[in-house]
Amino acid sequence: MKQSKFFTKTRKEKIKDEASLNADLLMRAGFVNKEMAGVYSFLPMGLKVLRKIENIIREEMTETMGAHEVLMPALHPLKNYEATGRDKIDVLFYTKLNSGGDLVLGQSHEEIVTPLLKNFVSSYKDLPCGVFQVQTKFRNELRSKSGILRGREFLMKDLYSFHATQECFEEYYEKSKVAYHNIFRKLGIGDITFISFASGGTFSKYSHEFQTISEIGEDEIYFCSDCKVAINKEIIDDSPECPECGKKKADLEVKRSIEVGNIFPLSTRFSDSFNLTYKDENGEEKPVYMGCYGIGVSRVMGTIVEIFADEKGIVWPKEIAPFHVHLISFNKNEETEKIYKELLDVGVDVLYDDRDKSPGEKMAESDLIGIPYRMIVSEKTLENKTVEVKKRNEDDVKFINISEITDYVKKII
RNA sequence: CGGGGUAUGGUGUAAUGGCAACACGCUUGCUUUGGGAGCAUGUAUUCUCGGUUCGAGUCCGGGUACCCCGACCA
Repeated sequence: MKQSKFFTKTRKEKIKDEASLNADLLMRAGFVNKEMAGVYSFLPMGLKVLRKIENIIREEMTETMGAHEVLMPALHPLKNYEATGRDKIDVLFYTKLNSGGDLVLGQSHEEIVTPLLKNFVSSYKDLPCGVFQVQTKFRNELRSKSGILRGREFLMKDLYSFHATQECFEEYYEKSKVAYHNIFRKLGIGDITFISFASGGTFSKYSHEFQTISEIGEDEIYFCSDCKVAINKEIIDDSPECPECGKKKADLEVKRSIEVGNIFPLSTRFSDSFNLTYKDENGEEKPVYMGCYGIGVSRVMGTIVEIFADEKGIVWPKEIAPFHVHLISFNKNEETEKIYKELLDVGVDVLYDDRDKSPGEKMAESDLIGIPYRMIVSEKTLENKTVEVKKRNEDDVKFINISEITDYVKKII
């Protein structure tokens, strides 16, 4: 991709009235645009990052969880919420059909997926079953905050599982923990993201969250550094010790964290509301056990910006970076163009800054955008038939012979 | 939803109640090319409704939007 073809631009001034680091950097670098409080457009590079995060999640959902991807609607009939008693929860956006029906915008999809599965599940032979989607959620937050970490409209992966027995559910639930750990590891935040015991809210006695340690997080957790598990502050008084080793509350580390994922046992809470049942081997009708499993895709993106950014800008982990390499020409476009094509030919996702701008501006902008590898072609490097290579998160530079570039990039991507 | 703050060209800021200014950006031209270049040129601004006043960006009231703290948060 040539930067001269971009319709977005970077800004060097801090965004006015924006204390949130992720919002400031993502807007200045041209990844997102704020339309109103808590509502963002994702611009080409922002969308690329979002898609890469999605794909890492999708792969685990499909392969580890054996789940099937669907896309459910954002418009939901209010009567489904009346059936579950959730028609008055305060994050709901209400709207109406012109013909008179009452609707809400989807904030989660239990009220859709449960009746949906009712059309297909009737026998124990139809179970277990997992369906997931990556979809926009709407929550009428009284106050959105922290940039894309807490919006009124955001992208979420939600998986729902259906089982004949509690035991079958539990097995799947345990598998989801493995899948989630895999996902956060692949996203580059595995070593600071921990499973955390939390309340089950209105659904059940307990649930689990995946909390990424960060000072800007809204949550407070009691962390056991031996077992790498935590307890959310909201339930610490009910269970004041590490569930793994029994270490007491006073010996646990209190940390702030961002909830990037959560998993809930739903038991028969929703299958009861919609009468989702199956017939067992004896022809007896029984309720379906359910679980739900969420990951905030856009929130993960914001979290990664917060965690890795430095004073110059964003630092993307290579797994989700919008491009592998940022190729920059210091007014040596003919020579750089050849290198650009060569990189494209071997499958490198490269952003090429071919614009007529000063070196300082190009480098400052490159740091702001945060692509993992920067390659500079200048008069200086061409004298020695090299390009200068620098990693975004390291200070030292090295010079690679132009003839060896292809081999070099194959190793790094 | 309670509390606090802010609103001026595209962006960031300035302006005792008295001619709305500066920088960046953008246009055009020339120069420049290793850390957001230089000269010249053109361009564009007081959130909204009302009030006070000879006169309001500035004071007062309503509204709206945005930011922050808290509450809330399947």
